[in-house]
Amino acid sequence: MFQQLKQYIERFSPISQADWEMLEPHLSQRVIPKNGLFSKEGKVCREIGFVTDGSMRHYYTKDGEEKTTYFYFENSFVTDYISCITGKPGALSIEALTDTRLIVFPYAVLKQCYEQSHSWEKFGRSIAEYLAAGLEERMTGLLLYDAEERYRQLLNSNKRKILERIPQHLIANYLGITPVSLSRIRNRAAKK
Amino acid sequence: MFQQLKQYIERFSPISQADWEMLEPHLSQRVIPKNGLFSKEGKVCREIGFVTDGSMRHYYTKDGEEKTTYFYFENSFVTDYISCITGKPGALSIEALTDTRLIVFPYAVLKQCYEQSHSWEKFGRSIAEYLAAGLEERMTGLLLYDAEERYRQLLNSNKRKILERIPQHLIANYLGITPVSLSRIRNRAAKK
DNA sequence: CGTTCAGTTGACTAAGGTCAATTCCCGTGG
DNA sequence: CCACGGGAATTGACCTTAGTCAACTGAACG
Repeated sequence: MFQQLKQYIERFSPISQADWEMLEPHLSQRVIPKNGLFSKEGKVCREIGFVTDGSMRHYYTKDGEEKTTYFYFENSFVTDYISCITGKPGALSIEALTDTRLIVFPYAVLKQCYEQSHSWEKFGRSIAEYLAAGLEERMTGLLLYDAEERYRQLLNSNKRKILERIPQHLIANYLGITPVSLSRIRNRAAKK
Repeated sequence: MFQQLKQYIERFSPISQADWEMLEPHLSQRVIPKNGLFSKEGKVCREIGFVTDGSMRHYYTKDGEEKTTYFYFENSFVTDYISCITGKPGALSIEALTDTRLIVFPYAVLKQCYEQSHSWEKFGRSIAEYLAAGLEERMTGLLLYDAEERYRQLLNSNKRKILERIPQHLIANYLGITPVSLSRIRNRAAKK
């Protein structure tokens, strides 16, 4: 039942049966309905989720405006990582965009796994490195390219599924622009 | 001689004497003169540096323009982390802003430490998490705040030493704006 | 059908960039 | 000690990009 998660974990670091048994008893399933929240700004996030079906977004709020920084689909972890590791209230919210099925476990359990098993620790390192690489890419995208270039990069990246599955106003938000601007960019791009 | 590095490492994870001895024989010292490079765009970065004295910056090049994303001072690691972990050519360059003294070791050695010791692996996880947290903060800064707000945040952050030790045109670059704009922002701020 | 919400389009605004002239600061050589 | 040269910072005039506001279209759904 939780094999999908185990397989995904093993893409980062192989996990023995004994290791797996440290985590498995603490896994549970959860369904978050469309527009429901997994994590909420101002609250400490104590759980890790693994999306088995559905989609979510991860956003900050500023002056009442939401700024989406990430989307999640099947086969990815979802959590307010910063809040988990610092234990402080999170600065972001995570919302289901469709009815979403998750496998969930407490971060505290993962932390124990880290302490008790070198393999789990290695997994932890790998996932943090993977995260850092993704953030670096996102950060440089914002710093180096303008809105139109960012849109074209999205078109040509392995993130195509964002374009296919996410409504345009959220894509605009993700690109750091307004829906109006994205519409114009698409318009200009189509004319060439 | 390398105690400064050991102490810094132990802020992330305690390291036994035996662990330390895995790394120590591979440490060396290096001085990079002002404007010299530690890592170069297009080349694989295979080393980790630890700044004991001096300052460096970390920048990308786009259309012949340099975009500075980080500064380094005493007591920090410096490397093209992404290039190290992926083994691919780096997208960024790292330059000494003043004559800079470093302790240097090969990433390959660190990788071996990770494999052989749970403590080192924990250090690796911690450092990656620390890095991810920093990148997240930087990314959200760019996405959520305009140039003036970013400048004020820098004023009120623990990164004050950037303002004290870095020339203004590089600070502007770091904030994602031109020196001209930064000058105007400072002018406006002073009038209030 | 009418309501609602996403997307498009037009007119105007604002933030920041570009270009160029000027001033300031500082090191070097006469 | 002073004069000069060069890079950093400032300032003014103008331009470009994206944001704002508002009207309109169109598809989805009760």
